[in-house]
Amino acid sequence: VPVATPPLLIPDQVEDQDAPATLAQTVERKARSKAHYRKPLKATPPAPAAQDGPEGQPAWLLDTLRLLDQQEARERAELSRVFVRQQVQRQPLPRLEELLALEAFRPKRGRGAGTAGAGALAAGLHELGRIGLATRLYLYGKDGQPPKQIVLHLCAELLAEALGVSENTLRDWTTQLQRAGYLYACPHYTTTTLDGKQVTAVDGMLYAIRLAPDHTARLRYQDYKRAYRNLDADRAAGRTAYNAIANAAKRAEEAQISEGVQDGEKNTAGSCTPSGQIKAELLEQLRRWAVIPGNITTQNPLKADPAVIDPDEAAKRLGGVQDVVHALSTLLDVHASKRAALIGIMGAALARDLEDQHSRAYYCKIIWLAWQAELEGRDGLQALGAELQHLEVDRREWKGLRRPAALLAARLRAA
DNA sequence: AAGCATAATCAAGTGGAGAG
DNA sequence: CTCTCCACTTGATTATGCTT
Repeated sequence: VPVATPPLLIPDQVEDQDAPATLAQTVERKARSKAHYRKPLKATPPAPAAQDGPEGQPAWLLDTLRLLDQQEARERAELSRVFVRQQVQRQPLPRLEELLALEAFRPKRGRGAGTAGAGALAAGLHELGRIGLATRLYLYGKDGQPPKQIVLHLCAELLAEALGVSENTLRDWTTQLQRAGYLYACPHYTTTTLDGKQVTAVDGMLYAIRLAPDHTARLRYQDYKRAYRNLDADRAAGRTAYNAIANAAKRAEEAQISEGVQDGEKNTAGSCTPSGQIKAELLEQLRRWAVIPGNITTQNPLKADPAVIDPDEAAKRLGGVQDVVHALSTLLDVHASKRAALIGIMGAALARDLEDQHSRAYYCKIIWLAWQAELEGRDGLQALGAELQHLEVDRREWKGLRRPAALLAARLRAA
């Protein structure tokens, strides 16, 4: 739902004018200019060989120029719908301690005595909320104030596993925090049309999480109303909490076995217990979910998949923006001789997923620049990953985002 | 130190709702 | 009957305070 906020920042020719003309850029510009000219020429009458009048400007040329102008105007109008909020100083979020008296939730006795108790849930949700907010910057006010709360669609089962407690305990903690007004949780239902039948099913839990002190978290109708995920598609692709947990458990067990072989007998002071491994992996899955509900991987989200390092395999694996974000870090591991190929594949995957085939070279360049930045010690890959993630959220939440490349370029420049 | 009450948590079971 | 989300209940299990 695009908010109609006026402070727009639309650089005129977003992707074309950059400072130094690198090789990749000139290649890209050539490709671009070709694509640009093909259309108007087609529309022009078959070009009566240039016998211009004394004024110098033949009629067909005028027509062409007019068409070009029109096209540019159209493009610009389209682009102006895609707005980038002007860069304002964003106020930092309050820390968790300022939002909630954590000590009150620390169990005094019983099995969980001395642990954080419900505070652990608060901490987890706080972190997920920060991540969710980082990819939804439009939630900030004009003055850079953060919103009073953020609503996340999550999976209670995953959350419980990631925290290392049972679902019962999670529910208990949730009601505790809800009484304190720190959060408000409710199941979210989705209606899917299958064979023309309207079907209601639960597709996750909604959590409204406090971000401003003394604010009572609430869910509103609009929060329930939104569609967060496509349950059928997720199920078909195996993106279910059930699978995520099963996979995590399986991987942890395998890791345990291989480690046991290495270490031999002394398993007493294992640095990463299998349960810790599972928790870490599921927390990572939840981070992905917080950004895009239901978007969990069947692969291990913590480790770069070695298969991706091989360009041939990568071409098969990289399906969309999310996969590319995930695979960006593998650029660090891949052998120099294969790096260019991998970047090409990543750029192609982005162009394909964003339905923006013209900009393939542009995406490649972006990734290459990010890699260069990384080499120079700046966090280029991470920044690019964040922006891509951000773009992916916008793509899902706003309809009619026609020029993802332009938006990405504007944002990368602003960053 | 032993004993009991209490609090926090877990494990397991029930149920719902729709699909396959 | 199983899968995939969830809610709710009941009886253990465990760790801690407060007695005696």
